[in-house]
Amino acid sequence: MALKKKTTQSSPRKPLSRERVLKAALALVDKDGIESLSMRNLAAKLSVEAMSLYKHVANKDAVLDGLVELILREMEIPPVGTPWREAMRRRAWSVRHTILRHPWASVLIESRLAPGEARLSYADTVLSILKNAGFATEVQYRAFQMLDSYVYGYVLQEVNWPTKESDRKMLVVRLKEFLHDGRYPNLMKVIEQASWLKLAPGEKPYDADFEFGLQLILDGLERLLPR
Amino acid sequence: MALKKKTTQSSPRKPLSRERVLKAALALVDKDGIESLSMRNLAAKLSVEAMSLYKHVANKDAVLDGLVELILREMEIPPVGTPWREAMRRRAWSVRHTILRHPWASVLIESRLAPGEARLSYADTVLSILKNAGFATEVQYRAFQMLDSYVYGYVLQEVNWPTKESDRKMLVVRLKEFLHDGRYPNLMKVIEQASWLKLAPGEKPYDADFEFGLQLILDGLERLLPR
DNA sequence: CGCTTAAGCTTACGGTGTAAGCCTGTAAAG
DNA sequence: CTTTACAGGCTTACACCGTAAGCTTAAGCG
Repeated sequence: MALKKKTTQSSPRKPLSRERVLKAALALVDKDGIESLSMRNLAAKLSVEAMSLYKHVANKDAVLDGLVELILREMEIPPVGTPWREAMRRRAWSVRHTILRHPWASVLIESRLAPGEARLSYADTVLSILKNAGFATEVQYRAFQMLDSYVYGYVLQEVNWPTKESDRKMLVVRLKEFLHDGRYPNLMKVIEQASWLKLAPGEKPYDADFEFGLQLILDGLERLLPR
Repeated sequence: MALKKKTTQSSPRKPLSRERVLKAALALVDKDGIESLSMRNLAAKLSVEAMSLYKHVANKDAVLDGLVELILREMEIPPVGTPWREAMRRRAWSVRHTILRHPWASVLIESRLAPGEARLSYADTVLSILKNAGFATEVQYRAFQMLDSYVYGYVLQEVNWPTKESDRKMLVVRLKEFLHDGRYPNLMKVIEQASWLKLAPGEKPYDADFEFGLQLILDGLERLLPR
């Protein structure tokens, strides 16, 4: 019965580790939001005292760095052979989906530069795909940067938008009565026609708007290809 | 001598006010960074106790909202008659410069939706300019959103990049020795040729890269104009 | 003058990150 | 087998945070 010797069997007590700490942090933050991540809370989740965490993690900032690293690893890096347009598109959607799965991560990721292995390796892969596609060296860098800017910028806003259809309709109603006297008529008209108010069946709210900008950028990049 | 009556003349003691609190907060944050903004710190800056602030401001979150509002007001809104390309470009650069002037603001602005009068009025103006330019209604919304995504996304990264030339060179050196064994060759090559390493006299570091993406987007939008 | 009331102050509470040091079970060394 | 070292947990403590509750003072007004 006893795996090794005694283990007192009262409680399994798996030993702590950086890995386990970060996993628990991720679970905690996904469930209760980033503002509920405190060293004491996190420790409690692991049935341990706060200061014990410091044996496996330098400080809270290191926990945040670890979280970012976990999230970055969730993002798909298309294999090197992939045609550049498809590769860029898949990457963009993967970033977006990953962040929407962990909305708290949006601010975190960009606020700490922390290159980190994941980011470097990602950058190198993307650049190699662009190079193979025939882009000039300085265009590779800029295309990479530009796509990331757009994607992160878009998603950063998106995480604050209403996800439930009822909330979306309510927002329009409230805006309408706020602007009852015809202030901001352009804004009003545009909102009424916003694509996220009339979704095709099965369509998710802000997908189309995201894709629009993405394709516009990819089109623009394609024109920069020699010939 | 006495302006009104007594004033005890020992200390002028201008009365507190929401306005004064926010101005002081802005000054504090610009000087010592966002992490040094605490109610006690802020109060001290005004020669006052922390709890006194709450007579003019609901709570710390309201202070942050106020800061965002101040920053948004610093951004230029081109007048309605402006040709659309110039208007969009000026707006983009104004956003970028404003945020670079207050780097702490980048995270703050996007993290709190808080439409706020400034944002609404800005949106309406931009949309009207796009409408007058002849863009279809649903394109107006998307063009607006896309530009903002790109600009905020770009600047959000930029605030973390090295500003001093020496730091920039050092970064390349450190990266080089980190990748000594030829890992990530594409990354290495691209970095060596990055535009911010060979600046024309008077040129600021990341201007060209920003403009590149901006023009690419504007070009793409222009193609969407009927005819 | 006296009253009302707003503006500033004091105190206090429950939270935070983390420095310093203790305690104990396990594993290596003799 | 015994002794020792130490890793991995715990306890205590400190300085700071946002802010609730209530007190004090000063200004404005009849």
